[in-house]
Amino acid sequence: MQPPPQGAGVVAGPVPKHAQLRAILVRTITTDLAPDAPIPSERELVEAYCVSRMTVREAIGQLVNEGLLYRVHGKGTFVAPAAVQSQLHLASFSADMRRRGHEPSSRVLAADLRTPPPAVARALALPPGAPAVHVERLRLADGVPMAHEVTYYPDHLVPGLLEHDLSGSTYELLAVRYGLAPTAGEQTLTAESATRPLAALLGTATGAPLLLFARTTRAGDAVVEHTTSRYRADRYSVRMSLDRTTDGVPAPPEPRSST
Amino acid sequence: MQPPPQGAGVVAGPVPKHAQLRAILVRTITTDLAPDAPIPSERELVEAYCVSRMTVREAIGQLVNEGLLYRVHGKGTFVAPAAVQSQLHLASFSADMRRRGHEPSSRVLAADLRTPPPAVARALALPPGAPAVHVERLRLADGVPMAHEVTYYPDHLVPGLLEHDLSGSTYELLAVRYGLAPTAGEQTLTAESATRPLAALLGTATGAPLLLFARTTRAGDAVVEHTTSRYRADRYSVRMSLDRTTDGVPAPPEPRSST
DNA sequence: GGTCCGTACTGGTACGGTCCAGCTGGCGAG
DNA sequence: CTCGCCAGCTGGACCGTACCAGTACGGACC
Repeated sequence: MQPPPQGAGVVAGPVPKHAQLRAILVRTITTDLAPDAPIPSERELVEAYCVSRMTVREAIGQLVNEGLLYRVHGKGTFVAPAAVQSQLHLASFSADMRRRGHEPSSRVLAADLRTPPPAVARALALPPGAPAVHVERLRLADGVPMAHEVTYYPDHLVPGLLEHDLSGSTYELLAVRYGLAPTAGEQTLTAESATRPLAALLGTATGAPLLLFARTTRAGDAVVEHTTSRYRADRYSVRMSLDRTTDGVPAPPEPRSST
Repeated sequence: MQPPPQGAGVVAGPVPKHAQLRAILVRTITTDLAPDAPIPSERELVEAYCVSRMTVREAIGQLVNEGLLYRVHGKGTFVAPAAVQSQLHLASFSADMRRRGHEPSSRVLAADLRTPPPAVARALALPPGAPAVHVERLRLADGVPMAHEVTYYPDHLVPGLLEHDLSGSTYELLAVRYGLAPTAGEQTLTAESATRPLAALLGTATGAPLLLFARTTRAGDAVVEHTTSRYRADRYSVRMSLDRTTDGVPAPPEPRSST
C-alpha cells in the first residue's frame, strides 16, 4: 500500500527523509532566503513534502542547532543571520562543513601503512621508524576542494582501518568501530603558501595562502591520531570567541531597524 | 491514565518532562557512571519514568549533541568520555609576547581620527561615515617585526587617547585610563599573502604567508575596539587545546533558551 | 479613540504505534 | 569443535494524533 508521493521530492529509500528534507532546506536557505526571512511553517512543510511533523521537526532541529535557523515560539522559524558561523573545530571535517552549510565529501588520495615523519611519530608516542596507518585525503565542500589532510594513526589502535570506507567521517568510524571517541586534542595553527602540487590539488594558484593545522587527538590517555591539514584561506576561516563560550543565535530583537 | 508515578521523578508541570528527564540523566551521568558506560536503553527509560519514547529521545538527543552521550546503533547509548570545546584568552600583544619569551615593542605608524571601513564601523556599532580613533602599529618581538596592526576605537569611549603613548600596551591604557578592561572578544582567523608594502614593513618576501586576525573586543556591553592584525606566519603560530567541556550542571529551574 | 478578547496562526510537548537496521549471544548443524 | 543462523536486544525512522503556549490581528465593546 503506497499512496503515491505526488509533488514531493522526498521519498522513502536509503536516505532518510529528514536528511532529504534537510538538504532541501539548506539549499533554499542558502540560495533563496535572506537572513531573518521566515521559512515555511512546520505544518506547511508537512503538507508540501508528505511527511510527518516529526520528520519536519527533526530536519529543522538539526539546522537550528547547527546555527542555520532559529525558532521563535508563536511566530515561526527564520534564517539565522550569517554572522554566527564557525567554532573551533575538533569536530570532524564533515560536521564542521555541515555546520557551515556546506556539503562535505572526500577523495581518498592514499591509504596505506607508512613510517611517519619523526615529529609525528613523537606525537603519536611511536618508536622512530615504526609504521603507522597513513591516510591522505582531499576534503571538498559542495564539491569544491577545501583542504588537504594527512593523518597518521597508530596501527595497533585501529586494526583493519584501511579496509573501511575512509571517505566519510573518520571520527565517527573511530568512535563506532574502535570505541575511540576523541576526548581531547591540541592543535597549532599557522599559515603557509601553497606548493605547486598542493595548489593543483586544491585548485588555487601556486603560493596561495593556506591555513595549516597540526592536530593531535586523544581518546582517553591514548593518542589516536595526528593530522596535518591545509585549508584554502580564501574558503575557510576560524572564528573564536575569547571569553564566554556558547554561540549566541537568539539575538535579542534590536528594534532599531525595520524588520 | 496512571497519575501516581511511583518510582518516577518526572511529572507534568511547568517544567517539560524531557527537561526533567534530561536533568536526571545529567546527574546520573556525572555522578554514577564511568565514561563509555551504557545508560539504560530508551525503552527502559520509557518504562521507568512513565514517559513516551519521544520524550526520552528528546532528552537523550540534547545530551548527545552537547557531547555528554553518544549513541551506537544496535548497542546502546553511552557516556561520552568528554566533549569538544576550546577557549583562548584575551591577551594583549605585549602579554602574549612575554608569555612566549619575547620582548615586545611597537612602532606607531599612524595615530589619528579616520573613517573606518564599513565592516569595521558595523563591528563598532558606529554609523557609516563617522570618524573613529585610528592607530596603526608595527609590532616587534625582540626587535624583529612580528605583526602589523590596525586598530579602531569609537572616539567617544576613549577621549584623548591620541595624546597618550601608544607604543606600549593599549589594553593596559584602556583599563587604567578609561576603565575599559576587555572582558570578551571575538576573532576570526584566516591567512593572506603579504602585499609588497606590508612585506617591506614586516621584513618578509612579497607574497609570504601571513596570519590575519580580525578581532572585536568588548568591555561589558560596549565594543571598545576592532583590530586587524597580520602576523608573520614564519614567526607566529596559534596553539589551542580542544579540551573537555563537562559543563556539568545546567538545567536550572527556568528552562532558558538552550537548545 | 482605546481597550479587550477571540480566533487563527505559529512552534512546543507529549502520547501512541509500526517497521527497519545494526549488534549480540546462544543453539543447533556440520 | 567451529560455523552459521536467528531470536532478541539496541537505536533509527517514521507515522498519526492531541493539546498547550506564545503571537498577531481584527472586530466587538467601551
